[in-house]
Amino acid sequence: MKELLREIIARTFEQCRIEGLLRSELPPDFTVELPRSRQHGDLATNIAMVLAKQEQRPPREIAEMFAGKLSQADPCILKVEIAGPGFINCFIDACAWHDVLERIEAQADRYGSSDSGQGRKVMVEFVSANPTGPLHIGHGRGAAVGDAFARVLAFAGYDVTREYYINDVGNQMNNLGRATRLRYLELHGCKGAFPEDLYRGDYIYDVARLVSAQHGDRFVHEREESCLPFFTRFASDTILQGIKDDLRDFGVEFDSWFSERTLFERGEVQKALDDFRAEGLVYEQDGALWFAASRFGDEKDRVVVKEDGKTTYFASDIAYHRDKLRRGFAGMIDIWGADHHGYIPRLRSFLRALGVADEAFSVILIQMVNLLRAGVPVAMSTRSGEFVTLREVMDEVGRDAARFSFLTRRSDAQLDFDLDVAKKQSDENPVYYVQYAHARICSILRVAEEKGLAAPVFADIDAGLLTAPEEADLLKQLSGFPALVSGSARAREPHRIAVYLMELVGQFHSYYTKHRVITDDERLSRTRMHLITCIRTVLRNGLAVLGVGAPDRM
RNA sequence: GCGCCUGUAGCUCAGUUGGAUAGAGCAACGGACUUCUAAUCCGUAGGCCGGGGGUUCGAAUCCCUCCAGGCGCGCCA
Repeated sequence: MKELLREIIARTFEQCRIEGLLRSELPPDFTVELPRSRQHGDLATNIAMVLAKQEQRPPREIAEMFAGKLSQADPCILKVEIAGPGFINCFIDACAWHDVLERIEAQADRYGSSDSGQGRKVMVEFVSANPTGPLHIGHGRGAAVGDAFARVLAFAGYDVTREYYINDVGNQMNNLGRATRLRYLELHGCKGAFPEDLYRGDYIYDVARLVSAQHGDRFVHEREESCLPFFTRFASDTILQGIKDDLRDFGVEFDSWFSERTLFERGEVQKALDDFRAEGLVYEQDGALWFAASRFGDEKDRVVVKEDGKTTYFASDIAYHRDKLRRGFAGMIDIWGADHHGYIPRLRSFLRALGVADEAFSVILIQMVNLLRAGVPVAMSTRSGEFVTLREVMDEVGRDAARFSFLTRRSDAQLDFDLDVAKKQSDENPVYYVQYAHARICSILRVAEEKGLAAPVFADIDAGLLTAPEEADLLKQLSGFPALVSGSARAREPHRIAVYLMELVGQFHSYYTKHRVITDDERLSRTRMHLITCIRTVLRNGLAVLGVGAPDRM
């Protein structure tokens, strides 16, 4: 409907130009929106105010003239009013909104999808936590946002691949191996000093016990140098498997798991550096090899090969993102913890050096999660092993509640996550507010079926019976869903879906208490049943995009 | 010192990419279940949108500046 009015306005505009009433071009930035207040009509446009400057006339004067033309432009425009500084408020024939019911019925679980992504191939890379320990609550937030965002993109017509980048080489890996070996020796009665900088979490004992169970004491007398690769590999494989299990149970699926180690095995890191050398993008200084990042917007140049001959993390990331490009991704969206934000200019500088457009690469930063219990902060420290894992949060508050809490907030704002609040099955918890509406609709339809009222189809209903203002509002809200999804994709803000759903169910619950769906009037009943069925479809689609369940009863 | 993020009701947060009288939920108070699920609804109260300048028809939103909190600023990952 919005789009339709835009077209009518554009048409009217041309008419005015032909008649010499307007001189300027059609401004591209005029808007058509749903006003907050019903007094302001069904749709409003600001075109007169936008035009005021170009035309050098007062906005209200333009509005008077334009509104007169607009009111004649299309039969579905019943009335046009001018208000405030120059808004043109349009009152639209109610039947103009009815076809949304037909569209929802026809598209069903595809309603809300669009081709605004035009099949562009994009990668969402997220979580990508080092396999040195279990996922914690912060990773959970990144997982929920990344997963939901990937679904939003897919729904909005992008060709999406979700990938987890595994940092399985480097110093941290060595530390993991050493820690595991020491715990293993400890289990076999050889307790030695345990360095401060190694991983102290209890999960290391779990890994060590697994080594013992599978290999007995065969490593007890072996020197560290010879068995360290084994311990490192064993521990990271075991922990990665745990991460995969956690993510699966959290409802997060990946299309691929990309190992940093394979970049080295295939010589990709070396190849990238050789190419840079050939193009004069790197130089040697102080015994190290530097990438000329400052030539591409970073604040200084960056080391890619250290004095000791080892490559840096940045070098791997260069090879990794080159690989993404080679795989044909027109869009790369990386989801990082906000503490890595300083790294963005570095990566962007390298992409610019390759001639990649800035729009092709973007980062969604996930801010910190402050974990609370009954309002009191819970101490978190990865190294000491004192942290609350994602698994524990899932077990305690439930998957849906946890995901929804993460997805109702913008990801670039810090988040207080109170375990006691999140676990309450009450009105303090918005996830149940939304799910309850879905269950309630299912319940109504069950009762209707018991009374012999079959599920209605659009052809059999009389949408003209939907005369209540609450019904008109619901139809408008439902019709805005596809634009919301594509807007959410474009703005990279998956939380908009959750906010929208809360608004929708607020309207529904309110409607429910004021109007009965099942009445003595069978035609009316069928019509309202169709309306709530459509609401249910949108709830299902919206919740599916968020990866949150839609229970039939609660 | 420099950079990024945040600052909106007592608390947790939205605010449709500059629009009309700034909205929800919780907490507080008062109401609504013989009728499709009360995990719900209706009402009351609660605000110099951190402060100050600017841009314009119009600013919570954009620019500058200051204040407060968080996070970064490695030949760590």
